[in-house]
Amino acid sequence: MVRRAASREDGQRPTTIRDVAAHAGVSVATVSRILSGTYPSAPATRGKVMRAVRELDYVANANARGLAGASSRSVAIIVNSVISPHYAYVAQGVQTQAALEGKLCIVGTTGGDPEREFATVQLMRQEQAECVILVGNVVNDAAYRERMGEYARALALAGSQLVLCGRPALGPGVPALVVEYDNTAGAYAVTSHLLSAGHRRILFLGRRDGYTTQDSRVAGYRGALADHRVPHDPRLEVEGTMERHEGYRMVRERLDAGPADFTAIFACNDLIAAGARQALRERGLRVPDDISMVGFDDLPTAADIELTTVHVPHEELGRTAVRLALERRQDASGMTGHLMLGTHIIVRDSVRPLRGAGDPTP
Amino acid sequence: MVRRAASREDGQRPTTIRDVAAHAGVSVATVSRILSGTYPSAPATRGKVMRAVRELDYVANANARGLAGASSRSVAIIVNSVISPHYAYVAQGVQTQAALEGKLCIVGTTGGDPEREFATVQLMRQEQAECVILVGNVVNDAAYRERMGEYARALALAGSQLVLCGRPALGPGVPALVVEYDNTAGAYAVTSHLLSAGHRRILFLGRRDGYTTQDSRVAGYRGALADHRVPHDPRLEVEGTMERHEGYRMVRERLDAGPADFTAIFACNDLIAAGARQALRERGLRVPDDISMVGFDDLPTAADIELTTVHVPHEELGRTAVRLALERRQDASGMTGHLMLGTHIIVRDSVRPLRGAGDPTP
DNA sequence: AGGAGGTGTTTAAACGTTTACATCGCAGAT
DNA sequence: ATCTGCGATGTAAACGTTTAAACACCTCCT
Repeated sequence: MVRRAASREDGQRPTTIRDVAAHAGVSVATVSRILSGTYPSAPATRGKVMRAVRELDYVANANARGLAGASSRSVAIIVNSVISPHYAYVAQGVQTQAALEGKLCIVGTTGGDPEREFATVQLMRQEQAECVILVGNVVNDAAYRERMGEYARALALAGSQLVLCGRPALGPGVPALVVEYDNTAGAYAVTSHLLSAGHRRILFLGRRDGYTTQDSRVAGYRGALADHRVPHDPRLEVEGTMERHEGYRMVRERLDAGPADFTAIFACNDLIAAGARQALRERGLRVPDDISMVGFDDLPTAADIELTTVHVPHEELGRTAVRLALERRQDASGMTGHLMLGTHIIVRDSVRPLRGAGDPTP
Repeated sequence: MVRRAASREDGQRPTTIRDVAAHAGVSVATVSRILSGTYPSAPATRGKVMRAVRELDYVANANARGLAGASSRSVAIIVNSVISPHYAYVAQGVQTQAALEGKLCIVGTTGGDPEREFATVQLMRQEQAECVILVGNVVNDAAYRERMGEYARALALAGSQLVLCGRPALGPGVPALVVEYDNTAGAYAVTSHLLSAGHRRILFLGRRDGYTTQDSRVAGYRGALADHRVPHDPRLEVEGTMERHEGYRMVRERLDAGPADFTAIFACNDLIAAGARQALRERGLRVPDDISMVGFDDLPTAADIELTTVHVPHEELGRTAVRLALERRQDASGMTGHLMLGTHIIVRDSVRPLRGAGDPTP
């Protein structure tokens, strides 16, 4: 009691379960049991305890609770950035489902840096998170998979569960859940949409080799071209990241280099599309009158600019990740699993048939 | 040791500081000291311990650490929703600054429901958060202030700190920090901008009495009208929440009721503006050719639709909230304080002088 | 030679819960 | 009247850290 007396002389200390017990005239065990609810108790005692709790304004100490082995812990989500709408939606889904299951949600951001991602996963392991949800685009080479695989095992050992959300699996035998959506199919669909309108020279904005999301989308783009027997011109694939200003830059640089050598644009996501559209307008080009355009993600911005795009079930992705992780932990049936959610095209007003096109959908 | 043996038979248990100590041949105290870094130690011992940590892949248990009284804890942020861009930006700021200070960030959402907000604050108190940041729009009546004031006191007692971010103070004597931005001045500026262009009938979209943000903005709007000697017509103030679809609804209903009786629109935020713009377009009205429009918040959507708006330092708001809270806690100088950040108008292409207007800025 | 003053390390007492096990009444069966 | 069984409560041992206080050792001074 030495330390307590010393450290408490300055002011009041927060009420503990002991204070409640004393105030209610019962033992701490009884208070604990009544508060956790999962135990029979006499109504009279229950009333006394509840009154004491109210009168003392007691709230339990989550640290102590966690330490002593109470099950309910927290759900961790790790994203590149919170302001990118796609991540925001997934985070919203995670947070909603977590709240529903009575857990709270802790968030980490990486800025897209794998090193920070690793560090954040460690942090979440410290924090005893019940599951760790890793969201989105990342460079996914062998070294990364190997290392993240080890982290997954370490988490499993600590009773936690790694979930990959919107990115491919790490490899066989790695104890991680995967909740994906179909990037390639979406990109295929929306590229076909352009091709059916007669477009042949379609600029792809936002290629970035090695990054999972962008690789899958460029694959869908190429697949559609191939199936429509349109020769693949690598010069039409412009490299860039998935931000608005990159879309602006890519189109700007392209138009600075010479007149438009394309009739349509496939933007790797809607943000790029928005930026690209602005650059086009500054050069007097209108969407869809002069240039057709499609995007990906179906963010609110797409509605603003009347953009035909691919709908992604962002929020469902997040909710499913949490739900799956928690139910897997309950029955402890193997800790791997793979779920692929569907995507579908949303047609708005950003594509016009190419004048004099010969091939309006066979 | 009974429980341990029983509960551990199924598999390996996570490594504890004791394992590390044993493996390195020192005591747990030494390991703890070396890991926390804030203590002298012999390089040889340090090496042994670090090697043991690496070999065993040890990470400390945050619950135990928190219980035992280590200082570094977490920062809590409570917002209406994560997908609303304004909140997302503030959250990003909070998360950034928290990471910078070596703390992690736990997020709660309320969906705008005061009851859920209270519950979430309690949750954060349980979690021993170092500070609790409450963000944004809320109905701020006497009952609310009274109750939240008590929560603030409870937090203070537990060594935590309540921060109100982007909303007004609770009252004198309540131990809470306030970090605001100037809603009224911003609304005044942007309304004046419309008035200077000759507009007299300005539709205000998104009035909602009792809600802090909306009240301040409508006050700025009215103030500007008064100063320009334009009679105030309550029929021009349309009620609604601050979402995109509400902007759409409000304009839609207005135009359904009869021809436009306004020449300009002040949307309470950019999301409303985006929705309103869409409704206008569906009725063949163009911004700015037919109707002038201004918004508030300077979200990315505003750039897309070329909207003149008020810039709000969202991220700085979040960063400042964290910074202030943590430094206040250090020197423990009174736990109240008030900071007002500035806003400024961003002129884009959504306002045209009114034809035949007599008053093009004196 | 006998401290004094540093280092570096260990010992052990907290921190605030949960929960296995022990205990205590008390009703109903024998 | 005694035993059985059960429901309600109490006792005390964890949980994995931090940290004050004690301790051991070494060097330097007088």
